[in-house]
Amino acid sequence: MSHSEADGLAVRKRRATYARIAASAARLAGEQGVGNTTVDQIAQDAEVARATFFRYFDSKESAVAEGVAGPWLTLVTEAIARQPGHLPAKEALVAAFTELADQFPAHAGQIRELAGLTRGSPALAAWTARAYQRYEHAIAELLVPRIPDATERDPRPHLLAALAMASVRVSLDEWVRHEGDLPALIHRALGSISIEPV
Amino acid sequence: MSHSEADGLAVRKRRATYARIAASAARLAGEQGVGNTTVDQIAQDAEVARATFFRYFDSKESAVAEGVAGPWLTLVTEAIARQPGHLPAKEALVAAFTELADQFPAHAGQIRELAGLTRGSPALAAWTARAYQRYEHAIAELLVPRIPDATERDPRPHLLAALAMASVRVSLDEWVRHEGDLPALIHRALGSISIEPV
DNA sequence: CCACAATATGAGACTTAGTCCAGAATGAGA
DNA sequence: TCTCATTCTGGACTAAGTCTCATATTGTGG
Repeated sequence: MSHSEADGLAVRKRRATYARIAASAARLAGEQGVGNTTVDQIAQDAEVARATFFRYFDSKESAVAEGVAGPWLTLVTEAIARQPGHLPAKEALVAAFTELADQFPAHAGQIRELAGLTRGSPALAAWTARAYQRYEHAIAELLVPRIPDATERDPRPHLLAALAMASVRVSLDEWVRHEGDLPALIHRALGSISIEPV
Repeated sequence: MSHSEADGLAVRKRRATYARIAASAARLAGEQGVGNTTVDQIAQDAEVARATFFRYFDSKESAVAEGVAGPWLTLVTEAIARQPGHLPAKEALVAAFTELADQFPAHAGQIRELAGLTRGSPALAAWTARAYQRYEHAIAELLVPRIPDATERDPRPHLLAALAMASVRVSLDEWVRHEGDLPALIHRALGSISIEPV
């Protein structure tokens, strides 16, 4: 990860542009809907050329998905990475989400918004699913050293990561539909998972 | 589900058209790559008008994803549905995949092909992820009656379904990269995580 | 501080995806 | 067979996504 500040100007600038485009995409799509927002609008809002937009994102929907889900999912992965190294995988996951519980309210709006947007745009739903898979992969890497007796090419880190993301998806879905306490929902989902020895 | 044959001509025709388009999309994309295949080609090959194509699928990639992954994932869900009703969820999953082991070889080519195609097309990867989520949802429905003490809005059916699909994804990935016995890989993945009662 | 190599951006042309609509065709039911 | 509801078609239209080349910006060795 290493977001250290001494990373060279080019790299920092690149990251900033990436974030700026994603943010513009998320904001405009939230205000007008995905279908009514054009790439030109997003590019103009982020102060880049149209061609530059496509250097950073594969599609309009990709940018929106990253802009809405990205910040939140980044918090999750960072929280996992932050857990003390001696915690085994599942405990690290639980601890990370517990730690994030207070930050939920701040993101609740955006999360709800994404649900609304994906309802109206299958393309956005697809790219959101893809975004989730990317974070799932990142989480899997973080979990590898936390599986004590991990053999070579053990599937369990990836499966745990997949179930962590599934817990988020399922709980989010339930929360959007019937309200309730989102952190508690996620906690319950996570709690029902357990790793078996090989 | 109900694929009974007495469904009315219109319904059967519609299903046939859907399958024909998906198959054409999969074949052409496999031969030429997704990027070099146009919707016009697919529509022409499937003998429908361009406008009709978009009545059946949201995007070119959606059709390809369904055409390549669909038949195989349909086998999976049907195998699960076919298990005797008294089997609890996890056992039903294991039994279904065991039952499918002999059919793997027949689909191995297509599965490998999809992996190659998604490598070269992020858009296809996104729509494939979405397709997996759809099947995951279908599987979750099938598992609900197989969870003995399921409470209202219990997350476990969905989590189990997510485990099933994640097992497939992860094992597929491993198999594409390092060969091995795919059914055995899936079996191991399924066995390495369990969903506990609340 | 300067020059040069490497890489990021900008601009605009071009192909093709995806939407929309009015009219033809087709199946369900009387 | 006739009518109604739905689905398919063909074509026009907007915008997504690709490509190329010129220009600007950053990192690096002198």
